[in-house]
Amino acid sequence: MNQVSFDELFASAKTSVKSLVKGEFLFQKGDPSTHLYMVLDGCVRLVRYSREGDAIIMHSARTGDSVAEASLFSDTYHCNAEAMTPSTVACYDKKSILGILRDSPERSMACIALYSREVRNLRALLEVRAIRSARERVLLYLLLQADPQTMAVRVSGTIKEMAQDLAITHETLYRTLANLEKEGKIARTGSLIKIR
Amino acid sequence: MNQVSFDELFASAKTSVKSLVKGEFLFQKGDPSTHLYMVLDGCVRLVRYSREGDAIIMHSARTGDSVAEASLFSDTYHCNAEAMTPSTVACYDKKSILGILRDSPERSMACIALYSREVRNLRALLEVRAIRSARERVLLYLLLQADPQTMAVRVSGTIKEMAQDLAITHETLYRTLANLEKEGKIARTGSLIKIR
DNA sequence: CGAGTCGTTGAACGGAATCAATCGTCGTGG
DNA sequence: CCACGACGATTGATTCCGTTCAACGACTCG
Repeated sequence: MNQVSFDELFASAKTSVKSLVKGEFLFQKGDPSTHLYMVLDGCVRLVRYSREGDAIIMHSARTGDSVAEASLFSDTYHCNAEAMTPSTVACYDKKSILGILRDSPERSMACIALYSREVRNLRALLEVRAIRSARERVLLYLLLQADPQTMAVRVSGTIKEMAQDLAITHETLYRTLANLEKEGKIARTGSLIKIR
Repeated sequence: MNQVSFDELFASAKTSVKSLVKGEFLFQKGDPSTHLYMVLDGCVRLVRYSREGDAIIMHSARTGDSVAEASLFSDTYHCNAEAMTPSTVACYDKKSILGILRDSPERSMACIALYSREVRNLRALLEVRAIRSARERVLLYLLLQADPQTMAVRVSGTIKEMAQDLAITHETLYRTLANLEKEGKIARTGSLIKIR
């Protein structure tokens, strides 16, 4: 089971890399859907609006997240994609991707495997966010991320981003990590967290 | 874009329907993975255990949720599946599904579309759970579920199950719905909720 | 050098969880 | 048929803990 990445799978469909300033739209609702995207850096938020104008946030895509796969099966985008911070995204031509999937059963299967992994990760993250206690939430998150061999987690990005993943404030995360370390449950050395 | 369901897509792979009593295991870690499942009723929880014995809940699958798709690409199951309540599940033969995907590009594509929808739903639910305020969380949930035409949501299952989806206690959900109704934001008639 | 951000800690507040109680409904078995 | 138990729906009172606001040092970058 070789873990193919989205980028490897669709490398031949990649057309360009785009930089976005804060607040810039990658696409807007109703635009013809020509590309899929992958966030290389920053944060792009997918937002719909209710008739009363309430923002309905569909997804906050951060580094490594793919964006707008749903547009593969739709002629137009169904929401707005706005850069929350200065961001860079890789662009993949939709037609090329569809062609790849049509012509190559192996890549189709790899794509399904990719999605299946994504679904598993999302469900796990969903369980994390179902836990109210910050302590237990952080512990489950770390256990999920940890390499089974070493029981260590390398924190990618900042602690603030990790707090966003966990859907708690960064202050609470600092405190919680400090407590866990005091208890001896974890050991921190830089961006590496070891669980015992 | 016809919305094919998992059940329609893989109808020919369905082998049986199984009933589980509370606490019964559908499969356990290490078992050879022979089937995928879909929860028809009840609740099946996927759990892994850390070396210290802490439960790591991967997914609480309820009515309509598919289970163990990841096993498509693995010879054994990687977690335990335990019925939390008396449950019934539909069983789909893994080899048949793989055959279907190999031989039929259309169905592969439909499967990818299915996953893509699932991913979108999960991400949306993830955003819901990132909201701290019960009021706003319930509102976003309702907006997401609502039929865009009628702005109405039919609550499937009990309010308690809805509370689980929202990851708030059922007491808070009752109170929140009552408040929203008092404010005129929503109107409830039986299991139907209309948004103002 | 100053602006901006991350990491970290303190104090106070607010709101969701928790515990508890009541009512209604549904199914079950004697 | 009715008593009984189980569970969902609902509301009240109290507790708890995560958020919020605030402050500070360290660091990077222009």
